[in-house]
Amino acid sequence: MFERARGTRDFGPAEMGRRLAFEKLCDEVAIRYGFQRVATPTFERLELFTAKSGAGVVDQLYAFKDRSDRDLTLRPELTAPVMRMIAEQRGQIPKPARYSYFGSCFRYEESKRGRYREFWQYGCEVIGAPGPLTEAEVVSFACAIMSATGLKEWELKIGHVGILNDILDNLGLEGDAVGNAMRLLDKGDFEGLEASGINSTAVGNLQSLSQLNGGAETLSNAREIISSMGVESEALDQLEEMLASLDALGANPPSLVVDLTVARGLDYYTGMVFEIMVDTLGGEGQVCGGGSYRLFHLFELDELDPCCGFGLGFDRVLLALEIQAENDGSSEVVPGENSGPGMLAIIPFKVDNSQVLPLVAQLRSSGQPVTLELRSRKTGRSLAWADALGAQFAMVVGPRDIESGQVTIKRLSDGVEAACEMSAEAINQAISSM
RNA sequence: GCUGCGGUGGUCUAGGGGUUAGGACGGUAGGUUGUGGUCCUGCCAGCCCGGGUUCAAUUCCCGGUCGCGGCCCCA
Repeated sequence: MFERARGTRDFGPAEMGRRLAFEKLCDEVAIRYGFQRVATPTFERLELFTAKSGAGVVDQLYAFKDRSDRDLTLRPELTAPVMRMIAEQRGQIPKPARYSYFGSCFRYEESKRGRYREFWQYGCEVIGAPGPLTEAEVVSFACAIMSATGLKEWELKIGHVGILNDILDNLGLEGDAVGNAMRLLDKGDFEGLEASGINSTAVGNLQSLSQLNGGAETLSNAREIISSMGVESEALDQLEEMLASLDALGANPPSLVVDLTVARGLDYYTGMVFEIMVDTLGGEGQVCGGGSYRLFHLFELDELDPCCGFGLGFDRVLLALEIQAENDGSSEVVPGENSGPGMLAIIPFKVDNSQVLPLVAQLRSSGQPVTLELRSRKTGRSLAWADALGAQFAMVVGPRDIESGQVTIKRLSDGVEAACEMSAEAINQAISSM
């Protein structure tokens, strides 16, 4: 037999319904935040990603050559493709632009819970308007999605690479040493920091910064620590402004932690950075991450840097919601996944199909979802089939019904029946009053 | 990259060196023909792969593979 490729998944009707509901929910929030959905190809030139992340990434890509020997790869992420798209459009796009996107990404690595070789990201980028207000809009958008999912326990962590840079600068670090120190800080490896040659007083201060553990109110403490190190940081003012805007925009995370040692381990972040964590997911608890970054220099469009965006781990948020629904004993994982008009199963019984098809067509064009029994079998079996499918209503149409012009609608969940005239309007009305 | 646990029909499982490998769910057909998810009957369908030990392996051993966790990593 053939099996799925490693690290990939199939989605049956129930799971797919849930995924569609979540995607729709994300899009509804995006629209409220003024984001416009875009899409880029599933595969790209390999150089796009090696330029962004270095030659080393090739090991983790599904890379291949086409017949003209061009190097291509399935996309491992969506930020670089969106940047590429904007770069190709050059002056055609009104700025600032707010783009959102959703799509599958591919990484060749070991799959585990919450981590697959094919996975989906929902995300956004704001191009052409750097600054605290943009950052607040982006983070607020991410929070709004999280709130809309109904997930109760998650934590927003906010840091600022600019502040870290100011501190590390002041310590005399340059070049690779800065990136190295950021990585160690991101991991909370203070021993490693000291081993890398940073004096112990400074490491102690950095450690205090990492332990502030609180919201915007911790910034004054941070300011004290930072000025005791003799650092003037304009970035700190910007972070303060960003947090104030975030609050004013109504972002209301269940938990907010300002942690100036969050560096996201990436070279291209330059300003505010943030992560959203969900404890119940264990080791793969980060469901969203982003911040302000510089990538347009790769396309010789430095004037558009920095941009601000995030990527949200669609699969992981769903996983977290599934865990929550299970714990709560709730049958609804994603809000609205079961909403909309219920499916009506129409079961022709000993009548020619031509006698029911016009009715089926009328019901469908009126907006009523209709599935048609395509086999002929005992009505009992057909009803069981309709119920197993997830249809909410069933209607048997036989010679008797055609004769009288009356049909019986049955609600499958409890067997309650309603009789009505055999017309689309009457049936719709009967269903909505049941 | 390291590491722990596991693999019996589509799903959940019983079993165990020699069995017609048992059950449940499911799917399908029927129970004399228009209202189900109860019941009865028939049918469908299984020991992850390769090597080893043995007269004999689904069962024991080794390797692989797949799945589930943990660490490392994570654009």
